[in-house]
Amino acid sequence: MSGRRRKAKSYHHGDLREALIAATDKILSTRGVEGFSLRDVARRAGVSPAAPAHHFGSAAGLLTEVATRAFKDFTQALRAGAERGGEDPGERLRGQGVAYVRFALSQPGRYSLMFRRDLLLPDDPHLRAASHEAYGELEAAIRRVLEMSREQSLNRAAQAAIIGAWAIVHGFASLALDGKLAPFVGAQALHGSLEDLLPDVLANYRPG
Amino acid sequence: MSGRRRKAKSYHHGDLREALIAATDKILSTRGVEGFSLRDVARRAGVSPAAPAHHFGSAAGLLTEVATRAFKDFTQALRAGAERGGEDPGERLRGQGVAYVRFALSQPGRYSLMFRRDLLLPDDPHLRAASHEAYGELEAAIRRVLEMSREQSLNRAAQAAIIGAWAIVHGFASLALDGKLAPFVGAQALHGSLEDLLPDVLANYRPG
DNA sequence: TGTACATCAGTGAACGCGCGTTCACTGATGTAC
DNA sequence: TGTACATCAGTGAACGCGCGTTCACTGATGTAC
Repeated sequence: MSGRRRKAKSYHHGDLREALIAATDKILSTRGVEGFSLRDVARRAGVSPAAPAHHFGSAAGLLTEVATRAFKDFTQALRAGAERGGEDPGERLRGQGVAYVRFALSQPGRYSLMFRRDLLLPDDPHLRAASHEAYGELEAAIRRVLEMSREQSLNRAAQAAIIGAWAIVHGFASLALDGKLAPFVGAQALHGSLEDLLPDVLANYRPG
Repeated sequence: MSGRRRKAKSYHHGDLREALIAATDKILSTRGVEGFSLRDVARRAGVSPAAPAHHFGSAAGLLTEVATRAFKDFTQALRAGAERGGEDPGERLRGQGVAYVRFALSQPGRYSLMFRRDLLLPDDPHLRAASHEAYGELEAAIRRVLEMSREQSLNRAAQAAIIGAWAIVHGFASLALDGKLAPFVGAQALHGSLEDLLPDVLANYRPG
């Protein structure tokens, strides 16, 4: 059944859909979001510039699929980061924060794409679901810190706590990626020492 | 003397240099950074597409001048924000933070440009000086909180405090501008209610 | 006060660029009988 | 088992787009004598 599908290898291409996604990820990791072009993706997949439209409709369609997968990986990373914090709510939050920044700094192209509404189909249901799930991890970590159950609706303090936690990790990652924190790392390897400093930064954020 | 200069009105243009800067600011405020093009700026100034090169060398040159001015305004805004906090170091820091976010949300195009290394001449000495001065305001506010004199070199805790303060306001502004905080403001006017929440967010950041 | 000349701001046409998408098509595969 | 046909993935040429920059130039102004 699905074995049939997999066996197929070069009628026309084999699995162009996945090849296009892989090529896009490759571009994102080597040249960043700005380096992406649909024609380049097609070129790398060894296919004509019109071929991608067949699978994704448009460039935005392809990027939306790539961003959706990135969000899923991101969610996993956040979850694992929180788990590393054990039972203590504060430790879980900080563990998640470290995972957040690590993801952004190690995969800047994919991370940036996740925030580029203008390049995506922002109403795509899969994309929305995947991004909402990532947000859910953040909210859950804050709920633990504030000792709120999943049922309680978010009061003002909880909203502020969530936004602040998100802001500090997103801000840290963005500043680092934009090279604004370079003065702090002197001649040393950039991400290494920045990541060393991160726990100290997060320790200053204490909601509640 | 300089009256001579100002009297001049239409030899060729009068003051094309300023007209180009004004046109760029206009584009930034209405269409954002992505909406900028050198040809469009020339069009708005009523001048041929080759004219700007005469004054700024290149598109990056023009944007660098615009960004430099934006940094100067930004520095003033941060200073005024801190002053609003009076004598209390914590209040000064929060006042500065509010000013930071207000600047970003009210002038998103200029604010975004300030972070677009790829569009600027990052080694331009005026740009560097202006951006360094803005950073200086932030550092000074943190020094007060930590009771450090201007002479003391920054230890690890101080570096973390600075980076965290910067990250939380930059992150807040970026998330807001990317529309990521929309769920929190429901049907209400976006920036109004977001800015209301900001002090609560900043209150959770307590360095030292 | 008049003239010759240098300066310099702005012209406008042309350059080459790569882009996303469209279109009518081809040709290999899968399927019904 | 063989044939006719439908499906559908991929082709490749062409579309129009606006961009930043270049180039040889023009024509108004400022300046020296």
